[in-house]
Amino acid sequence: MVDDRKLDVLRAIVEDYVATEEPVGSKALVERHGLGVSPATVRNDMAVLEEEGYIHQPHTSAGRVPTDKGYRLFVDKLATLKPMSMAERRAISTLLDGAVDLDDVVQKSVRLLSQLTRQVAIVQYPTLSRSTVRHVELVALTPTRVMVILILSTGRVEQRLVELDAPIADTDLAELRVAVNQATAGVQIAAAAAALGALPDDVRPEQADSTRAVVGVLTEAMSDHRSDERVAVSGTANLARYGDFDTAVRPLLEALEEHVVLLKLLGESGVDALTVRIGHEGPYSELAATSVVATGYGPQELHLGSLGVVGPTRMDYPGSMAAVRAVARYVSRILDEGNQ
Amino acid sequence: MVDDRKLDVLRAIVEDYVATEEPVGSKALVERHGLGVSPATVRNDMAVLEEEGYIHQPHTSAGRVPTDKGYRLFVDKLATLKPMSMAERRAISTLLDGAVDLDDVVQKSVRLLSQLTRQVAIVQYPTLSRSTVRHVELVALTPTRVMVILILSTGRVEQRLVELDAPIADTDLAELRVAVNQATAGVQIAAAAAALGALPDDVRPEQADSTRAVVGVLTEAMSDHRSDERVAVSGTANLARYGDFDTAVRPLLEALEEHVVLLKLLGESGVDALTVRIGHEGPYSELAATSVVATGYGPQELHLGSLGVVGPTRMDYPGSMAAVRAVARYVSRILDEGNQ
DNA sequence: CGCTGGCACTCAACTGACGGGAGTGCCAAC
DNA sequence: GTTGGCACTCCCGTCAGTTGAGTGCCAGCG
Repeated sequence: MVDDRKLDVLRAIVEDYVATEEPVGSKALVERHGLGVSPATVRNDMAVLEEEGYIHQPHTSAGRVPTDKGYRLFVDKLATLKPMSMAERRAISTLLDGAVDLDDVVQKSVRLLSQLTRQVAIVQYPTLSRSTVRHVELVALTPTRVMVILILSTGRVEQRLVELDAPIADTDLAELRVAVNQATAGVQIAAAAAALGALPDDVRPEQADSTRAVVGVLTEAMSDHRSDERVAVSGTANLARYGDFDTAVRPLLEALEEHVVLLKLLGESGVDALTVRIGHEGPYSELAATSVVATGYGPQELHLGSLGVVGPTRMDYPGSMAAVRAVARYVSRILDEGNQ
Repeated sequence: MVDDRKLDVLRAIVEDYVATEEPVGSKALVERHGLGVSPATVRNDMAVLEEEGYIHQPHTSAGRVPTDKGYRLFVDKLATLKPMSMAERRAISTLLDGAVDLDDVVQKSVRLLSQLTRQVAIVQYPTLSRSTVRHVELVALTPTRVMVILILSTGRVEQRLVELDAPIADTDLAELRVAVNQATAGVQIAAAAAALGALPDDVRPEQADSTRAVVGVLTEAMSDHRSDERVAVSGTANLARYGDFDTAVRPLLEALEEHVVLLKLLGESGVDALTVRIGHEGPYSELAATSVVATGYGPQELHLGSLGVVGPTRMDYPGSMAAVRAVARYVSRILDEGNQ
């Protein structure tokens, strides 16, 4: 049976262990937290908590360490988000308001998040798939080389170069530009790609070839999910603070190289809610010693991507959760503004 | 006096130490390399090499370790570049030929370089300043919001949003587009920014305001050296292979977060030549245990940026040098092709 | 019935002693 | 100039002894 005081004890254990990185014993516990009971009582409670699987003893006559299950209970029941300080809020908003384009927003947020949490931060670039086409621009660099520029509602800009078999007149290009934009402007990207498919049949026959070329590149760019897989990472150096290099740091460093892995870590967080994945709860057994705090972001209810932090299971959950949520909100707001 | 055989001994010491990560003794040396002399002779040579400062003994009765000065001599006099294998060459060219845009080229090269060298690789994005303007495009998203797109010869695309005080007609915008492109197309970016300055005075008075707004944003984008500071990093996980965490790995991890620091590391390599900076030769005392192998890249003689690898002084110099040079050549070629 | 102080017990971590081994420097001989 | 021999140095792993933090259990108390 786990009553209120035992929960208090668990909370104290988690907090102390996160702070000291060392197994925590009954005596130190009552000293550092005003629990109002004797060490012996705490020991009894700890015995129960251990039996229930919330804490664990590295060896007899050592202090206790929270298990994944213990962290889980801590996060679910005990953690109240640390409110962000006024200074932090201001830092977030001034930094992000100064961002000039999408890349800049992403870079700055990931950096910010890593500094706020002193963890490794990950921000996924907004996915193409959920965004709409704002504009398509065609620029003739030479008569047979056209640069196709695709501007999306999220602020993302994709450009591709098209080589034409035959030169194209400026007026024809203008016509094509109008046609393409009519077909796609404001349309969700998947639908836009579909709409473009019919285009070559609708133009004058002598234009069909060039249209086909442009449309081909454009649909390719639209359905290119390569950019969906892009993430920004920052704060790797924070890993240096952690002790057990082989169990905690090395596997994480390796995972950070694999952006696909990162996306899976972030992505499984489902949609928009702030989620915490602790140790073995995640999809990779090598990362059994690392936790993920992540959330989706995007204007209103639209989920454009995810961001979060990863670190050893022994991390400051309340602080990380608050920072992740705060940054996600600001990023969402910025993306929304750019979209008006 | 340092004769040929002593140089051989030094080479052998460097190679063995790089391979084994342990101080190397006279006996092991003659066994692993066919030096044709006895350990005792090698010991005499080592005593001289130590006196001259090329190698160093961690403590009496330990093997020898190369000093920075020793590595320097090794690189200058002894290292012949390991030729890339056919498979490696093919891997480089197929990977980089598949790149779709500038971002992609940079990302792929940095990844490639880290895999080839098993080190941390760094690639600087091509600087704006040396490139010329290929095209400027103005797109009216709404009558008072114009997206300005700046396309540079390197393939870089910058976009900015301009809010106008008054609506602008499509015909006026077209006129402005022509004027801007006439002033800047093919011109080096610094000169282009200057040329734009005069533009507001040359247009019809009622257009001056909107022109000023567009030109302002454009010159800002051109003189924005923020993007000059962008670098891509890959292969951090390779650091995990190295032993001495505190001296070698941690400072480097921290430096990797500071892109400015990285640029300085790469950048001081001067212009185009393949340069090797060993330990204390670099600008940062905290990075006394790390070396940099870097080179410039860019089509023909034009220096657009630098790329290279960083790692502990105990690294495979010949291999790294060869890989860095090979990747730089391929990147240069790709950039050149895109530019025709 | 739950809390508490006391007490014996356990076990990692530190300490110091010790021997093995790799490596050196020096010297006499070739 | 090179080599084999030899005494010497010093790191490193091992082992026993000690310390101390922390536990589990139990009897007593409110």
